[in-house]
Amino acid sequence: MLDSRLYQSKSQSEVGESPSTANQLDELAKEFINNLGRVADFFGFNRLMGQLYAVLFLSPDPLTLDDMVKRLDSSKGNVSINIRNLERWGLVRQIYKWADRKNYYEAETDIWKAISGILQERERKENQQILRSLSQSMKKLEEVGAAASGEEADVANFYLKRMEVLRQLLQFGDQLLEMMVRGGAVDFARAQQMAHTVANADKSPQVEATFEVIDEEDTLN
Amino acid sequence: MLDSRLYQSKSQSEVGESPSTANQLDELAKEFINNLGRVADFFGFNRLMGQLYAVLFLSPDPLTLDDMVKRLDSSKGNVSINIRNLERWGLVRQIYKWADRKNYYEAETDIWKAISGILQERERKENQQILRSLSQSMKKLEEVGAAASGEEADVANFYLKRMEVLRQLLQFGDQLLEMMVRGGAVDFARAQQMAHTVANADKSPQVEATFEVIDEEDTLN
DNA sequence: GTAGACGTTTAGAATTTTCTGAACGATGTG
DNA sequence: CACATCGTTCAGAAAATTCTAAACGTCTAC
Repeated sequence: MLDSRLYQSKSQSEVGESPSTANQLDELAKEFINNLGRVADFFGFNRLMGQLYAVLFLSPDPLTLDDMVKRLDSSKGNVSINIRNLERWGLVRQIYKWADRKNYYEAETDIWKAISGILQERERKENQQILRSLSQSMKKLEEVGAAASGEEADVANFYLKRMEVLRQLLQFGDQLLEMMVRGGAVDFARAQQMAHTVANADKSPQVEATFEVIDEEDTLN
Repeated sequence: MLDSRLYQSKSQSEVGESPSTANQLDELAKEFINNLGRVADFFGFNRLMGQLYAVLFLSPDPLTLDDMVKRLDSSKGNVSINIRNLERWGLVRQIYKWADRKNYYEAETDIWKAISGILQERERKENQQILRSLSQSMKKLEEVGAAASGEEADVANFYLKRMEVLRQLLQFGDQLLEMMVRGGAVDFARAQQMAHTVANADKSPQVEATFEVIDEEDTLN
């Protein structure tokens, strides 16, 4: 089994020295760690979460809080909070060792599992929430449109038409996410085509178009 | 054609008054606007961008900067900057009117087009950039691993194995994005399965598994 | 009991992001 | 020319996020 020592650069103090293998390895690890930091940022987590995940991902065995504090030169409090967030998202898990009060952490390396969790818990939830709100608004708009007359009825109908475009998109998004989680298949050609049709519904007569998702059964493996 | 007047709530000052139709319409519009603000936030833009898009999306005809400033109760400078960002992402376009110095803006209502642009320009670029960096790191790791011996070679190989998992995922992500833009189809069952295989490569002997994307031709309509 | 190791919490510091308001340049009008 | 309108820019204000350092609680060992 590999040594659990963290491959940190041995402070490149001496100038002009050709880089040792250990230093090279550490440089590569650092680059990786920073990249995941950026990814995390990009996806609305924060830099440190990404970096922590990366450190664990590159470690052959579980690490303690202090290991990570040392490696990332952050504060204990900060690491504590962020590692707990990672746990919450199923990206990291805790390991208990016998007769050792320290907590050890390791990365979930089945990345698809990790991502599915996030898709399901975060993206999908967000999507559905807005979808619900939108559908509800549309229902009210229908009522208002029916009750009102003249200009206000026109406005209600216009709002309705526009919102319908978005509703269908969100619905498609929801199905897409479900397929990703469930392992289904999706054909984007349809979505594309339908989206276009819907978008131009203003101009041409109303079309009953919906985004569609290929059902699991119908799919070429 | 609909009146271009903005349906703002007429300050609900009088108490106990049953809500006018105009007020109801405005409430619904506001809710919609705020929802898109949240969506924008969620996707790493900012609240105002989403709100501006929403305002234009619900307007039957193009609006000026000042219209939007009024509607969103923001500052001119802020709206100016954010509307330009929206333009940059192809979510909004400018309309010129004859003998009118004002700039008018309208939303791109072909949402799929808009999203494709974002996927292509932002998500995909980000993904590819990291993919490149990762591949490069892995190449170096191979060299280092070959040159080094003993423990350090082991570390290099371990890093390599772990990074490979991520590389394949990113590659799959890139293909997924391409399919979304091009209108292809994707089967997530494979991705799922392969991801799992790759993730467990640590334990079982190395498997040459890759994420795969269904080719356009092979797809059910 | 005391002392030390460990993780969590939190007030407020530091940093980053977003926003405002005023100044400015450009354009048009009389 | 003076004056008004319109959009942009930018210095600094405001707000939100992230981070640190210290205090604290719990557990273990002696």
